[in-house]
Amino acid sequence: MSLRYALLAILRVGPQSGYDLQKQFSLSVGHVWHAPDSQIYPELRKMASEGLVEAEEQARGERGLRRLYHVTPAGEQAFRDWMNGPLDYQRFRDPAHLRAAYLESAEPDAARTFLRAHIAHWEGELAQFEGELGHIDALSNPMLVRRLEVTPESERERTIEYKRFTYEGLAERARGEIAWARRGRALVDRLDHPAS
Amino acid sequence: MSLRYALLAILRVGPQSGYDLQKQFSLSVGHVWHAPDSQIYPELRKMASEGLVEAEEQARGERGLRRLYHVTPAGEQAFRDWMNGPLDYQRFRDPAHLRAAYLESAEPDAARTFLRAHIAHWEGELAQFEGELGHIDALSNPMLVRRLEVTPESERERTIEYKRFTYEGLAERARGEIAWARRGRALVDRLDHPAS
DNA sequence: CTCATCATGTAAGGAGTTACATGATTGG
DNA sequence: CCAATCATGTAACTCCTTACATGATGAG
Repeated sequence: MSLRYALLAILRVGPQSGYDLQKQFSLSVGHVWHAPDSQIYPELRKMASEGLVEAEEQARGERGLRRLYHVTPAGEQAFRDWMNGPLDYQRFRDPAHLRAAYLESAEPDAARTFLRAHIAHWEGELAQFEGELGHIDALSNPMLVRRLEVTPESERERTIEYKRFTYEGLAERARGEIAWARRGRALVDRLDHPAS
Repeated sequence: MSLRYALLAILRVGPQSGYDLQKQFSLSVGHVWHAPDSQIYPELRKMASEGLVEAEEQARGERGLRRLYHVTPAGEQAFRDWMNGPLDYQRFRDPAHLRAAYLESAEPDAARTFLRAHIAHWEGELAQFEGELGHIDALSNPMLVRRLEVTPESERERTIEYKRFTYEGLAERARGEIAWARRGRALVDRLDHPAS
């Protein structure tokens, strides 16, 4: 149920089309929430039918059509309600830790490959998070700049600080995963070549 | 697609019924993979139809029925293939970090409540993970003891070490979430009562 | 005889994935 | 005129959640 709030969060900056939103999801917001186009278009229509957003239909050339979505007051309220309400935590479901728990059943080389891939995956994520932190500090993230433009001066510091806070949390999680997997590799080596 | 491998991981220790499995999922394995009964029973039937497990039907009293599931050689192979193959990482989707990224839109008190709940949630998880680590060290986890009984001596150390490794990783993730949310609380306080 | 536990499921729906499908516009 | 990008979707399917539904056994 968070998809619609992610959409509202982006649309609050200014009206956008499904296509625009889709691109945002593969960039900035995609770091905290990912959604493919096939999920975005139907959700926007559903939100429109519930009055959270309104579509402004624009002609593109002769036959083309573009739907610009605006947040309605009801949508703004729904977003604030979500922000101010409790968050439900899903149950734990993590393939990497599931596999780690039974790693004695894997070939040592497969265990190493798994941990190497885990490190590579989280190093890639970490690089993205750190890059994003750089963009926040340099005010060079276009989305953040647009957001600050529509934000009253008194809230700008908060906006920036919470972005930083979020990405620092993500970066630390990534560093934790990397450190864990590195210790795992050392463990595999120790158990595969028992010290004489 | 990991549910079946979680089921196979437990069944490899010894045959069990859907009911037994369901209880394991709410205890030990549930820490790395959760599944409700309504998902377990159908999945077991599907796995049986694919030859990964075999149901041994047992009478319970006069009319009662109990299906004890065994892992077949094909199931054992499927489990090993999964253990030795690549893991696919899902895209990032985290309601807590999504909310954190837009926390300037929440009331300061709601932000505090959110972070307090985040801390409480992860403190609960941490307590469970640390409890599990204690059970691993004391060899007082019944599931682990059963697993060690069917494990050749040469693999027992590995079995224990990888369990430790898994739960240490989970505990550290929980500690990271707690530390992050604590910093968030300090940030909310600083931004809500700006230092004069 | 009653209650906790054992035991097995179905149904409806939401959320997410992957693949498919189409066409318009703009810049080179 | 051709390719990149803009633009909008549908369909089929898997996975997961929540709620519903039923009944047997064993211990006290």
